[in-house]
Amino acid sequence: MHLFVLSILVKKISAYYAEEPKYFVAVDCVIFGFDKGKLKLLLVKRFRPPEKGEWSLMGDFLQPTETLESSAQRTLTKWTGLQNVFLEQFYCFSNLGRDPGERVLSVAYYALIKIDDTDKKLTKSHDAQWIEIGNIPKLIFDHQDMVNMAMEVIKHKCRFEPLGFELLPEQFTIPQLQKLYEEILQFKLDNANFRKKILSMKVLKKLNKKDKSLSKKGAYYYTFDKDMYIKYSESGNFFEI
Amino acid sequence: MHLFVLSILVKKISAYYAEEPKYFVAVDCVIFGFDKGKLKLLLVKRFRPPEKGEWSLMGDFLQPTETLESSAQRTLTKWTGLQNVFLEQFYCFSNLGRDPGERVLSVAYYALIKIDDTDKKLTKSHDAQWIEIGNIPKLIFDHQDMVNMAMEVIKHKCRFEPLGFELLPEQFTIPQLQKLYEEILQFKLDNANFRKKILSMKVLKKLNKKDKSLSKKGAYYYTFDKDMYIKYSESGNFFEI
DNA sequence: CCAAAAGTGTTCAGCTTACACCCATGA
DNA sequence: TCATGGGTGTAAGCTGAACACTTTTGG
Repeated sequence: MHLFVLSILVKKISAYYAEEPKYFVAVDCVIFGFDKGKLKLLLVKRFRPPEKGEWSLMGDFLQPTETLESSAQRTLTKWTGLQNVFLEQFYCFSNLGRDPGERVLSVAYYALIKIDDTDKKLTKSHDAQWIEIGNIPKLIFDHQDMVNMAMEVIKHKCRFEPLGFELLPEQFTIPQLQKLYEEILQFKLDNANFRKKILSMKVLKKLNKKDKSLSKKGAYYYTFDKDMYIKYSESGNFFEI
Repeated sequence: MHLFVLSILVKKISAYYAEEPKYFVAVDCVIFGFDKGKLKLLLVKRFRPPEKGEWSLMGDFLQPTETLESSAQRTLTKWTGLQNVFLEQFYCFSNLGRDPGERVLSVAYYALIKIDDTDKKLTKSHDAQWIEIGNIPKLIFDHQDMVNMAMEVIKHKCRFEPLGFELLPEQFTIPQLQKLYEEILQFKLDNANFRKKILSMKVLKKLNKKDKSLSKKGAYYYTFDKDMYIKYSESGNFFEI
């Protein structure tokens, strides 16, 4: 009899919200990369029903020991082999019919990846593929909405925060950087003015090395210097393109 | 025997994710108002354990028939009587210990309210209170983080989208509007230049009526004209303060 | 030598910033 | 009449957009 009373008490203490409903929670990742002058997404064929075999973002269900952030990071590492990737939550999707299987909430993250650094074997063995932003196939559920929203977010953010460098190799040229911005923003920039603008912030370090793959003259390599950027923003300036 | 087989099939179809974990999901609202020249938050004393009686944001558990958006709207209506309020999701909080009771994810929204329009009796009867932004008491769980993040979001957004007007009465004066921006941005603006800037966008309609409560000369009332704003932004311009 | 990409220089309109100054009126 | 907040005017300087021009080099 005493044991019975105890068990009630324990339940009372540990289950504050017993009468409230619970939900499946997924974490989906919109993974951006930049390669051969094109902005791309890493997509995969879904491996389980419903809609098995259709194109999809990467994701998984949130596990009890994870935060959303760590869940997203786990997914990213699983598909690209990368750790400590630029990753940012942007929206939680909750429409009632969004997953035709059961009710699932999905918290969406976008990731910015240096494609060169990814583990190509890993990506390939999982049946994942980098696909140009202008060429996205039909996606499952509301994944196209997620892609659209992520695009809007980076379109805005890349103008005020140094996001672009997350998508380029350590060493890059100014014309390359400009092309990246043009891909994200979806319009041409004046190269004289772009160059002046980015150099005026003094956050790039020029290297004594040229990339001759795209022109005979060759373009100098630069690196993004985080310390210079911190100095720049701490003296009250804002990154802006 | 046939019934048994059927029941297995039904389970198989309707329970795609049976083995996955489920979570409580809360929706919390950071409710902003502007009154007597001060930016304020609507806060409440928590009515259930854990931390019963402590200051808290408004929120509730997501119900099965709701989206996150409609849940936030339900909470808002419950505490203010208002419908169709400006409401925007900004982050989903998922730290493991965030609610000491049980694991709960919380999706946070911020709302911008015209305090004058709220149902004061409703607010009062629920033990809710408008508290100046500089005077926030200790809040439960990670609610202070939510407030901080919401502040950052509106600090940024109010400069590029006409959010401010959601916090003011239909009719307001330029000095009033300026004070609001100063409260949000946390620094003084030059009033000559502020006035020129806001009027140059031609999104305000001047009324033949003055507010004499703050000065002897009186300041003209204006209204924010949505049609003029749409025209303005459709001709390729951006709202900016 | 030419084409084509990389990189520099110059102009000008328009906007921001800072601040001086006028206006209206209740006490 | 004067203190106070509302509101206007303007000059200096900076910035962004446009574009002409120079440099480099492989074919």
